[in-house]
Amino acid sequence: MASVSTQPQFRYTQPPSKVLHLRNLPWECTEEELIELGKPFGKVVNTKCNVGANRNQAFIEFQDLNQAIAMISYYASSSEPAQVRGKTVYLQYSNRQEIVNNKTAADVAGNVLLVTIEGEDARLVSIDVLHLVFSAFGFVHKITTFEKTAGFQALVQFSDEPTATSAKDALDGRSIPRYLLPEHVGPCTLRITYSGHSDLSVKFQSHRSRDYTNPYLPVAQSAMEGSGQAMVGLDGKRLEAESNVLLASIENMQYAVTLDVLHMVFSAFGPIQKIAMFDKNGGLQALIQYPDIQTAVVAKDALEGHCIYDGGFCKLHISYSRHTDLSIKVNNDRSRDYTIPLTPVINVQPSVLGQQPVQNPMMGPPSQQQYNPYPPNSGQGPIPQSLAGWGTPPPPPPQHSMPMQMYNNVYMPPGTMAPPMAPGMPYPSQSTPQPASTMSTYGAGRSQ
DNA sequence: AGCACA
Repeated sequence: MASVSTQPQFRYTQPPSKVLHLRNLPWECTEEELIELGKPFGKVVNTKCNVGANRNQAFIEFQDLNQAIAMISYYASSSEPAQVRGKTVYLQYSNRQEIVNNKTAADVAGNVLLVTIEGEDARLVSIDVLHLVFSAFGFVHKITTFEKTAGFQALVQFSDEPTATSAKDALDGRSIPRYLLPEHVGPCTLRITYSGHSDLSVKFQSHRSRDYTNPYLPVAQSAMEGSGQAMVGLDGKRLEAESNVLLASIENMQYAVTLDVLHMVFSAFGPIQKIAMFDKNGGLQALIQYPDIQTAVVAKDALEGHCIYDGGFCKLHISYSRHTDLSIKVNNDRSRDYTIPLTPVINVQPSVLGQQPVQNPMMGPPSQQQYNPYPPNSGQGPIPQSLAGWGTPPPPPPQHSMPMQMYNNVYMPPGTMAPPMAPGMPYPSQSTPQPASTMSTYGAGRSQ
C-alpha cells in the first residue's frame, strides 16, 4: 500500500522558535558549552543537554525570538559551522516554544538533603546516628525524620550547598557503619537527593527532630522531671542528666585497655580534654571529658554497649558522670590532661626527614605488644572494632600520645576515619572534611 | 544528524 505522506518525518523548514534544537553534539555536552555557543547571539535563558537516546542532542532557549533567528541565520550563511569541541553541530528551530526542564527539587543542589534510609531495620536508625554520620562533612544545623511511603526518611540541613553536596556525594548509596548501629540491626543504606527546603522548621528537640543550632529549644513532651536532674525519654525510659564527662566501665576485659586505646575510641566523636582511669569493684572504669555535653551525648549513644574489641571483649557501659571538670594531678598511664600542652618531644632531625618520627619517650611500647595473652587463635594484637569505620580495618592504635600528635586523630570524625564500604571506590577527596570545619562541628555544641 | 516524562 502506498503510504500517504501526510506527515513527513522531517520538515526542512521549521517555523522560528526561540528554542533551537541541536544535534550531533559531542557526547555528554555540558550546559556551559551550550551557553558559550549561544551567547554571541543573545541571552541564553535555558538549556537542556544530553537529550535523545544517544544523549547527543540539546536545546537552547534564547530570551527573544530574534536572538534565535540571529543564530540560525548566522550559521546558515557561515562558512564555519557551529562547533562544540571541534565537532560540527547542526542547528534548527525547535518545534517547541520553550524548554520544559523536568528538574525536580531532587536535582537542584541545595543545603538540605533528603535522606532515605533503606533496609529492614531502617526505622531503628536513631537521629543521633544520622547526626554523627552527616557531621563528618560539616556542621549539621537541623535534622527531621519522618515516615513516608518511601520509607524512613530524614531531612538533613547543612549551612550551605557545597557542604551538603560533599555529604551527598560521599554518602549516597553507602551503608551506615555497623558499629554505629545496635548489633541486631541489619544493614541500612542511605539514598540521598537534595530537598527543596532551605531551612527546616524544628519546634522541639525530640527523637524525630533536632535543631543543633539551638540547644535550648524545648525538649518535646513532658521530658522534664523533678529538678531536672533526670529526664524521661519519649520511650518512657529514665534518662540521666547529661554531662560532658562520661563514665565508662569496661566489662569482659580480656585485653588491656590503655589510656591510648580509650583516647582513640572516644576521640572519634570530638576532642578529648581529659581521661582518668581507675579500678572499681575489680573492673576498670574511666572518666572521659569532652569540652561539651553534645559531643559526650553523641559518643555515649554511639558507643554504649559496644565492644572495643571484636568478639564481645571489653564491652563498654557508658553513663554520664556527675563531674564536669576532672582534676588530673599527674599525667601518667592512667590519667591524662590533653589540654595541657606537653613540651614537644618529637623533633625530626633534618637527617631523618622522611623517616618515621622517633617514638615519644614518654610512652612505652605500643599497647598491643605490652599485653598478653592474645586469644589462642590470633597472633595479632586485638584491634579496636569500634573504630572499624565504614567496614574497613581500623588504623593501628596511636603510637604517640602527645596532644599535637593526636590532633588530627582527635578532630577526625568517624566518617573520615576509614575508606567507604564499597571496596575500590575512592573516597572523594573534595568531600574530606577539613579539620577546621570539623572543629566547628564539634565546637558548636551547647555550652554549659 | 532529526525534538525531551519514559
